[in-house]
Amino acid sequence: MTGQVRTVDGRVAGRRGQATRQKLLDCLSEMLSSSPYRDVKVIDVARKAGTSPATFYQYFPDVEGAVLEIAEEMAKEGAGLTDLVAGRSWVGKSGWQAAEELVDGFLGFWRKHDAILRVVDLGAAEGDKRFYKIRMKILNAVTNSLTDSVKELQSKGKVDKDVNPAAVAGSLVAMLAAVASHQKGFQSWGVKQAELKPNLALLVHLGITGKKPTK
Amino acid sequence: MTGQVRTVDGRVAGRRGQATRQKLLDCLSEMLSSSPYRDVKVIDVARKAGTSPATFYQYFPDVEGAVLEIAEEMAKEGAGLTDLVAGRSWVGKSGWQAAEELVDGFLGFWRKHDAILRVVDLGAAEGDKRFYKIRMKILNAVTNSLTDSVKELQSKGKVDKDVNPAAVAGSLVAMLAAVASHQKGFQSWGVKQAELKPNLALLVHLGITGKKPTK
DNA sequence: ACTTGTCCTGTCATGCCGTCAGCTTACCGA
DNA sequence: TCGGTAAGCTGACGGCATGACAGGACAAGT
Repeated sequence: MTGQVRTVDGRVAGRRGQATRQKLLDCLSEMLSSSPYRDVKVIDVARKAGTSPATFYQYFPDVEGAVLEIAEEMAKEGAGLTDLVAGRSWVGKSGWQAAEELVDGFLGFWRKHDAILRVVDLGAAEGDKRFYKIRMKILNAVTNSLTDSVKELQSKGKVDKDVNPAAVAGSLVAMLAAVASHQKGFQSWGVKQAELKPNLALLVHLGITGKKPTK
Repeated sequence: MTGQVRTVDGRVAGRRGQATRQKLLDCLSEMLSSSPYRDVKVIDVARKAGTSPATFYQYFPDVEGAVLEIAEEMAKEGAGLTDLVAGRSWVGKSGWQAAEELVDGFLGFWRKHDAILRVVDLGAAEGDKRFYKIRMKILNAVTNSLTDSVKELQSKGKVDKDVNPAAVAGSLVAMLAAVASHQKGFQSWGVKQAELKPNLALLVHLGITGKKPTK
């Protein structure tokens, strides 16, 4: 790995360069939160950062390229999500606790990065491998751990043999991601934030263990 | 409801006008399937339809406006999804069958309209109420029916009192939608299409009834 | 053929894109 | 202190998409 930050035309970026680069990324992040992805223009980002469009193009090939940078950064943070699942027990009361903390941590993360995540989601759904890989990186952190948990329960005979651990884990994680993306949507069904979490935890617990939790 | 198709400037569209309008919508649909939403330009759609950009603007305010038309059309078809759930029994073998058919029907629908649905999803996630309403219209068809099913089971004492039917139903539907959007993603976890469906059905059945299915 | 209303397009001003040459700034060795 | 060199930034420009308009082409009825 180089670790060297480079401009589009190959120069290495110094202290000042990295600062403006970061400022552009920050402004882009803000714009993604406040306006539709389709309407985010290079000129707006540049203006917001107090610089010129030409400067933007010195550091990024286009808006998409810059978005990928932000997403990459977030993916690193997302690796920490593993801790929500790794090495947890899914039996008895600690199982319920594990489910609750997973839901809580996951929703929190998604909420914090919702603007960039919905763009990543779109890119992945459109088949762009770069976005797709980033999405995987984040979800794998949780999915792989969950898959292992199911496999373990399966080897002990506590979960049916015909369950595909990866399919179940992946589906549950997809559910968490989807619900997090559309949290507002549940309000129109009369479901409040606070009510949502325990019900999600219930579904996760049911999916992993096949049994109702003991609270 | 008017039912009258109108141009942007208020004229009523005749036979020929409606034809070109529809052609524009079809071409836009195709473009959405083949290129990123962000890169779909009016001029490309017009070119593909063998007409001029000015014609496009006669029928739609912008790309987004046209997308909404397509989405609205799809939402009508989506109302038929209700049949996948309404009036089904969730006990015994028929419960498993209900789960399987729901998964199958839902994934099929999502797959058929994946291009437009991911744009709707994006718009909804970005907080655009128009997209949001369309998404609701489709999901409500299933969610409401599922909610009723859970309520019924609850009233018979077969499901715990502290379960929120709407939250569970909404979460399960969100899961189905998310998995459908990222079906390719599961392949990288070594999960094949055919394996995915029964596992999803299992999760749905578990979520609705709280019990493992009897196949 | 004439009229009427629908339908389409050429054209234009405006604004964003993406690139380049050239200017300014910071760093560094002599 | 003084160039020299590379980093950093921007004005300006051709190219393209946008969105509006007026006017021409077309179909249908008289």
